[in-house]
Amino acid sequence: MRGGYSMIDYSSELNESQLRAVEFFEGPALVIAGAGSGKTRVLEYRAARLVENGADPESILLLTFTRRAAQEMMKRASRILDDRCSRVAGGTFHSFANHILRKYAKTIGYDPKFTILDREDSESLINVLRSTLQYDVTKERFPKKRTIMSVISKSVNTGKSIKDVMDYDCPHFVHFADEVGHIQREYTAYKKNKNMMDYDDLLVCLCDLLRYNKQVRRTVSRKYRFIMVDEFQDTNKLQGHIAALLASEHENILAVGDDAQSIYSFRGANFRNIMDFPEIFPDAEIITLEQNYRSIQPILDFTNRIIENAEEKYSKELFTAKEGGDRPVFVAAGDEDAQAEFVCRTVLSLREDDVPLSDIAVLFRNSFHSNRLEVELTNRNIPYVKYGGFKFLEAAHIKDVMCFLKTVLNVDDEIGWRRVLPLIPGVGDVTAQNITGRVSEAQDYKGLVHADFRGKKYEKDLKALHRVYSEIISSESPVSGMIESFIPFYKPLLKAKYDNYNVRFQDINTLISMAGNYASLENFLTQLALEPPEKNVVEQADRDEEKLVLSTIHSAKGLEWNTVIILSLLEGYLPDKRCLGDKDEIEEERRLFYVAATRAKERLYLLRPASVHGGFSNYGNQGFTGILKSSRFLTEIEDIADLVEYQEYEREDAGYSDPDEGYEHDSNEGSGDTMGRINRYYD
DNA sequence: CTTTCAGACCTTTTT
DNA sequence: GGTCTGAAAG
Repeated sequence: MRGGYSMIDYSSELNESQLRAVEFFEGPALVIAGAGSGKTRVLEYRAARLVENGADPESILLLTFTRRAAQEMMKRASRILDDRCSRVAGGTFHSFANHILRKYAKTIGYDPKFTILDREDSESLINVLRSTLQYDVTKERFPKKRTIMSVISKSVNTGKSIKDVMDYDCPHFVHFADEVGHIQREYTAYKKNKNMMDYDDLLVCLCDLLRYNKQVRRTVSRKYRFIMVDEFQDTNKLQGHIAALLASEHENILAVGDDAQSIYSFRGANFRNIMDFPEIFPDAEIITLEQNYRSIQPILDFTNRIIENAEEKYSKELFTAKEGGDRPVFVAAGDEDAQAEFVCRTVLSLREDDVPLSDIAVLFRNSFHSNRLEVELTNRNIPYVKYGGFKFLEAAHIKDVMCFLKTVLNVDDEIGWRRVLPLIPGVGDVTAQNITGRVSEAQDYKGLVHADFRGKKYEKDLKALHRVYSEIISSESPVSGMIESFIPFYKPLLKAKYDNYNVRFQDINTLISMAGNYASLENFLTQLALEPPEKNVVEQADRDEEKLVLSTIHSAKGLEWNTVIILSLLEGYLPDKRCLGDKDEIEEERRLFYVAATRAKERLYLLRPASVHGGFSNYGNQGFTGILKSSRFLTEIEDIADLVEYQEYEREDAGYSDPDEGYEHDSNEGSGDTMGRINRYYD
């Protein structure tokens, strides 16, 4: 296929390198795209261009990091060309795997109705196996379910052995490598037996399917004639394999990524994957995008400097045509409350200057870092949405309902039963296991009212629960109806367990309304597992109102705002305290900071509270005030004093007896001592 | 034998 | 807020 006559003047919309990528139709290509260099633009225009050239939209596959990203891009591609672009196949590796595997499940020994385990499901299964194998009664402390799960997952995603992963991630447990391996084998067998897949299985099974089944590989590869992979630096080995297999028939694959923005190694991603691309595809065309269209020069000067200090050197130095503008502002705030207050004031004053709230983002390393700010925002009635951190589905009460639904879908869902049954007073782990056994034996809900349980104090509750299932089966209710049938049983238990049961009950209503869109329970559960909704986004129904964005840096990936405010630039916060001991992890933290700072178009605020309460904890052990150093990512920049403007901020209504006290050091004239201040401030 | 409850300790980041 | 442990209560 060659570029023919076009209705759209691509050359005026794109720069030379971008155009080269967009018009690269045949063969493998790797686009190394710096932050803000318009890589999504390239993908959008390329999709449009391919369709315009006569490619069937459904033969174009766009693999992205989140589903939202794929949808956004297709929407914009449709705007560039026309509606045909909305038919482009797109989604995450996981959702694509789900799609293909439902079709070919049988060829790999699965039933097409397999269920998907989310992380918590997987962990509780691990826990069940851990106690079945009696590893929970070892003399020595045995790794917890979370640790076991992450070791197994990392081993699967990176192709390393359990022992090697443990050697690196948790050397203090490495002598349990055999036991963990044993758990993994049991875990794998169990899932296969019960027709379940966890997130990793989706990738593994797809990879195996394509690798070992020539027929399927051909069919699939021929269907998707043009493959584009976004955020290639955050793919892992397994995903790299899948991409290569998908392209095996035609090699029309275009991968886009930035080695300087790799921030997902904790889930097995390796930015060196991007370097391996030319090895898999020796003839790959390499295109580099270095012109930044997002940020003003002073911001770019600063962000270039962050990444310059990386151990591994990167191939790009970004430049922009956006001259002028203010330098990033470093703000030394008295404490976290002052920091929060500064954010509120800044946000409000920006809004006075016509910067909409939704064009301002507050970014932070860990979800809980914004806790204080959230209180302050609520007090001042500043609306916000928060991305990252806890998901809606992770709330205990939502999990309860979800597990109930799993048992409705499948009488034999042990994980579901193990959560639903102990809700009943007097039923603990052991009794739950017995009841589950009876249900499994009968392959019917009547196992709940087995003779064994006659006369027990929980008999009545089991009967009530049994009636709930009977009602659902006889009425063929939609998903929302199933949840409604569960409520009379569940509500009293919820009420007994939590003081704030009212708030929690609201969530269940939200879940009911979400379920309203699904006719099939199976689809509902699959969708929620593949695309878990954000907690706060779900809670706030009034979505039209303009809102300030709060986000973890990880969730801010790929996005941009007029103004970006980065919280708590402290050693222990960013870099996170868990990463301090490891060189590679520090490097990843640096890239994280780079990603955060490069989100800003016009204004960048770098906040640094002098003291923090409660150390690093988010679990309420307040009362202790800690002093931490400024983040090394700031202090290591030698000419930082030239790159940023220095400000101090003390809380205004903190009740100082001397109103001037907070401004004792105040001098905003940007003296040569700025660097010293950033370095030494309160430490 | 099972459940429950108090207290210690802790989870980054996400499909 | 959750998870895990040990020990008291049922």
